[in-house]
Amino acid sequence: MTNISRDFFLKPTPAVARALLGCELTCHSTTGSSGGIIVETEAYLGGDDPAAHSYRGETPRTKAMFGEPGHIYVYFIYGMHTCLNVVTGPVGTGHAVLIRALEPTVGVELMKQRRGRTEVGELCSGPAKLAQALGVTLSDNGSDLLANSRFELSEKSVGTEAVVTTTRIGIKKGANLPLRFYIKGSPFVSKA
DNA sequence: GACCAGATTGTCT
DNA sequence: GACAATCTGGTCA
Repeated sequence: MTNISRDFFLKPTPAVARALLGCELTCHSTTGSSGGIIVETEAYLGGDDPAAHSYRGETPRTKAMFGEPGHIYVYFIYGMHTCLNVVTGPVGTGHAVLIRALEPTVGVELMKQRRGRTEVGELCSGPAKLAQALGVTLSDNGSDLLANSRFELSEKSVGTEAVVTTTRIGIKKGANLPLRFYIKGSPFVSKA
């Protein structure tokens, strides 16, 4: 069950990104359940962050990013990929945390099927990969993570010594900010 | 093992 | 019309 309160997402966005590490995210669908432990995240700081989609203000595309904290923001990129974010901060700030990688624990077979791959390490080791593995699509954009039978999030803490902070990946602007967090030594992160 | 280019489409300038 | 918070497969060393 989801055991996280709305307040969890009202902390400073980098703190939320950090706190999400170790939490277990599960997604239910008609074909079964799938999910895993969050091992890598990135923080995006809305209007203060040139790399964030919300930097230039709200548009139809980024509407969900400006919504209620704890909701989901799904975006489509590079013509063929979708990525999963969790909205943070007060309504209207445009903050979000990008889920970059999971350690598969639930529905591994289902995820292998969706991804067309058999190596567990290739199922969720990247933002577009995990979205595909969990069956998350644009129709999930704007869903409430806390009040939705489709998603579950269970809080689990991780020792500070197990968390590594680095710069973000795959972006052009603001790439030097230390807003990426991952679990040290995990073989499931997108990049060591 | 490391690096490079292609795929493919919604969104904003 | 150009770009984008990516992934995959190919080439070369």
